[in-house]
Amino acid sequence: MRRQKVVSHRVVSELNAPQRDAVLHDAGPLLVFAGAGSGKTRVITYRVANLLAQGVPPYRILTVTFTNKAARELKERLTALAGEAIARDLWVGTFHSTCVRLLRRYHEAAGLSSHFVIYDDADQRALLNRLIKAAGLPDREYTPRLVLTRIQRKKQGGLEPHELTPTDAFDETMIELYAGYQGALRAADAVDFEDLLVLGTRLAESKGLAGEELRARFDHVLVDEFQDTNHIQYRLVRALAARTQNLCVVGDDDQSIYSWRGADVAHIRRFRKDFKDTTVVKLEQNYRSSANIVAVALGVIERAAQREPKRLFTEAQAGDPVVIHGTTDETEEARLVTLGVADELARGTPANQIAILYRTHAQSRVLENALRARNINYQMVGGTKFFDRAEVKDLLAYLRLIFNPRSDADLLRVVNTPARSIGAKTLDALMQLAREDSVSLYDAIGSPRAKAALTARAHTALTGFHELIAKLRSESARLPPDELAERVLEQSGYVEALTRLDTPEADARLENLRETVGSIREYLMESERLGEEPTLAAYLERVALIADVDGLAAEAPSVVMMTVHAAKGLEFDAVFLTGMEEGIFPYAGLDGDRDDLEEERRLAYVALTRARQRLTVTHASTRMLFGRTQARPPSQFLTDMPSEAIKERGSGRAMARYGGDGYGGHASDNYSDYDGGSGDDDYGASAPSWPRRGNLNALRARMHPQRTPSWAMPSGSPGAARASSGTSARPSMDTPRTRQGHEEPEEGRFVDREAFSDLPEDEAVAAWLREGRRVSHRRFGQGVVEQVTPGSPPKVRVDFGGGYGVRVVTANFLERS
DNA sequence: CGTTGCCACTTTTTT
DNA sequence: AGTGGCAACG
Repeated sequence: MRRQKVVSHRVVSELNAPQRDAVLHDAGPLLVFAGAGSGKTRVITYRVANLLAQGVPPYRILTVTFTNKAARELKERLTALAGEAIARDLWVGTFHSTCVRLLRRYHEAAGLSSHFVIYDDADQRALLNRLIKAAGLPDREYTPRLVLTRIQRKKQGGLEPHELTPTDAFDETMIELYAGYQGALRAADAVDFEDLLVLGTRLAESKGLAGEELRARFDHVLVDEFQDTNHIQYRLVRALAARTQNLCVVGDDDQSIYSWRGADVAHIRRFRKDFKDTTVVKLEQNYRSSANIVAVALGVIERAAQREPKRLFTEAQAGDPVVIHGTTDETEEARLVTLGVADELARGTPANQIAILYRTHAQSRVLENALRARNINYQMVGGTKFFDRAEVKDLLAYLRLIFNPRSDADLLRVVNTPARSIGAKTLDALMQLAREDSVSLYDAIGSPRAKAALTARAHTALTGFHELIAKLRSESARLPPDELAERVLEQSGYVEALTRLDTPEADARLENLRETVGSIREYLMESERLGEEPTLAAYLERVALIADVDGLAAEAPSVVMMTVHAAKGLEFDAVFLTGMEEGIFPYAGLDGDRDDLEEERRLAYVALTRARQRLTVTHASTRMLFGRTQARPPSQFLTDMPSEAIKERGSGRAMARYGGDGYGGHASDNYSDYDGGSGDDDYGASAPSWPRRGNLNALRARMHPQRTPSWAMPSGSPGAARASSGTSARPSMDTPRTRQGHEEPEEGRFVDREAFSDLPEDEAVAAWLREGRRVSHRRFGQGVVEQVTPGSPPKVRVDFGGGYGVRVVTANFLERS
């Protein structure tokens, strides 16, 4: 009853019934299905507050979130609820930051020194590159990217090299590379992102003292965005909650969008089986979006193949219809979005409540240009990160090397930056020496054998560098991090080299370096505010684990641009979702994987549910990407949106592009605006060429033939005739149905000849691609054609043998061989 | 050894 | 279109 005293008034007045159940749930496993906008964060905060009120000590409650930003917000809200003194002792963080914290504490048990550093993606690839080269492997086949992905997959599954059994020669080599990679990391006293989880989990599962302590450490474990946990993360929380079984997981299988990072929806789906007596709560009322937006999002997600049964609903007003706007090309799309943004600003929507979303970063540039042309302040999340700039990474590499001289990757990065006459030959000799003596490169320079193994010139140059680092190291103990950074820039000659260049680029780099030092200062001030001791170690850690989304709130209010992935967990008054075309969203990679489309659908659902009041969805008939212009049909997801909730618009030219050019009086309008909300069944018979509602109706007809009368797809329409004349790749009678049971789009209708202008003559493709034909693929190598499925472009099933096996690939990636 | 210029590859999404 | 890697030249 004690808890009632503390939280009752809030609980009664601010929570609905299921929310209350989740907040007040006593002990034991709890699974909360939290639909988009259903008050998930509120439930988590109140639940933690309630636990505190019941007398659970704050340091015995662990909450794991998906981003640092989410962690920070949670902590802020908890501070408001429970007070600073209590909230500061709570464990709130991402999987990665939580693991770092545990590993710093138990580093010995994990086999690390207290000075381990975290390697980022670029460091990892550089390291693998060296390993691949050293092993003399063909780097066409073993690209760092590919090898790294494979290794990460294994790590995400919690599998170490010795636990793996090779299936073939390729796999064997892969495992050797994995082992070599791990060896190199440990030798450098470095970890990668996955290591943090693997080592943390191993610690938590271990029989040793550290394991015992860890498993006894927390009374309650809460996990946010549980649908996006991978195997190793799942094992971690399971171990940490093993003693009490007080594990509360919150998530939404409909919003699972990180399978490419090893996340597995199965964890949330089978949670009830893994944990006996799980209490299940479903939050199904959406408080975020207008009814039209909810309807549109539901239209898309309800076509998903597998879902936990649930029914998201809202009591909100219908609100404005969701606007779907077709444009001719990406430039027009950008202009349109910019106009829309300007309208929003004019009606008083705060800039940071307006978001422009896209599927891939590549789409952002055009949008940026358009915004800049109109003088609209924007802020982009992701893309080229500040901390990815070469000069910034150089400075950080210096700092990491000073902190941990065994970090070979960092030494290699800066040993000749700025130029110190230390070339490839010298480094080869040094690496050989280090290998022979099993020491780090840094130590190899200082070893007595170095003088004999190197030319005098090389030795002098290397010794000079060694002394530089040694000196900075000795100073690092008494200098605060920001001053140390300035010292580095000065004494390494970095600033001098840039200053001497005296080019605009060099100036920009100097400015970036100043900004980096500034970021260190910011960190110092923040530490001071929190009463923590600022250290170089903590700063480096923070930089390594920070995501771009995390910086959002800090900036001055401006329009936000980001990928849909980055937008997860955020919400905005007005959202512009761009690039809704087949191939872009859903994104179509090299191989059309079976689960990919499902995940794209969920991703679309995430995108749509970010909007509170107004949602505009745009698509372009043609788009310049990869330096080439391609024509694409509108996204199939558009056809899943209920027509009552949307309003279609589009420029005449845009319509003509994919809707056929027989568009009557509207064809010449600049922005024809026609009602999409009613009477859609009346036009067909009288429409001379194309259904009046053109676009989506026609598209729907193709996607869901069973739902639309046949008149909606006039086979003899001018549009179809004109387009199909440009290509010979007509679908055959036995065109296979897709898994969703949709009809394979007949490319001739949507895509005019420009679509193929950059493909190797489509007719030719269709002609020479036959069963049994030998072909080659840039990535998969040689193979034999097994089956050709017509389409735009045609899909071809090819047996690549050996490492890649049978795969379905797009015709234009194939060459005759 | 360092610099310049060309070519190939890039691009899905990120802690 | 932009960047990084590599080869040829100074």
